[in-house]
Amino acid sequence: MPELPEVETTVRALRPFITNQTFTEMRNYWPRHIATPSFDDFQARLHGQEVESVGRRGKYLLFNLDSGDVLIVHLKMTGHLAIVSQETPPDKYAHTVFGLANGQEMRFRDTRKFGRVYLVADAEEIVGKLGPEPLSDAYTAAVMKERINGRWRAIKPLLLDQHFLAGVGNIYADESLFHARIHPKRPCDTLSDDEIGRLYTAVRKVLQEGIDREGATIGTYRKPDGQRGDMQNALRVFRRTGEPCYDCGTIIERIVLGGRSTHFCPACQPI
DNA sequence: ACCGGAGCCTGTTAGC
DNA sequence: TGCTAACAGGCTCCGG
Repeated sequence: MPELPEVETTVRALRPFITNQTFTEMRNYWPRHIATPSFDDFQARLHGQEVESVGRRGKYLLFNLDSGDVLIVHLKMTGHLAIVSQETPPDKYAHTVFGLANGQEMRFRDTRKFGRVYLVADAEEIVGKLGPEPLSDAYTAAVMKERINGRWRAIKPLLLDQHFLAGVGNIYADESLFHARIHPKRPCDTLSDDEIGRLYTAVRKVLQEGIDREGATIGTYRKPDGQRGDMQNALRVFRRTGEPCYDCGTIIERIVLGGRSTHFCPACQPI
């Protein structure tokens, strides 16, 4: 579910409620949620630590703690984080719960159980191999071009590769390629400089719009407060199979690429 | 380097 | 209405 805009929305919503709060006891009902260290070590080490700041790298949430440790959460497909009162009735899908000294708790709800939490001394242990942040000043069209250079595979699976670029998932990959007017199967080494420039602009535009609209609620994604995002109303091709293209009226098609559903307009995005 | 397939999980939706 | 199969926003591992 959550891609960069959904994770960023989650970070921004949690920030005022978690910053300067202190973790107390932690509960876990699904052991595989705990990636590292062991639950006993995790719980003992986290207890008493204060959150100094909250950030994001790719699709990972980073809670920077006063000891220098970092609590890292990946929401994967169905993860959801919320801060609620301890009095809030239990939730059968809140498999990991972080107690806070102010009487509230941060609940990691995750129906499909793919999510993971990490507690490390250096975030680089977990996020160190990610590609660049697409919205950072350092990420320019020249950087994208240089990182595409020498590859020949289809452009869409490359966009989904977190080592190539951090944070783009299935929704924003399809939307970016539509805006750039590039067919998802186009081999990287056939892209012109102009096309790479369009793709660069499209990726940043679509991700920024996703943040501005606080994420896309298509399936289960909700903001931490349970409200829907608004980006689903601005999607041009994603999950619009069989419907007319807003720009030219041609029917949107769906193919499977790299094992993922891929949506595009065959007229606007010719092969 | 790249591709396809399986696996991790459970809920929802499409189709008969 | 009821059952079944397909499908889901992520990612890793394996063999070819």
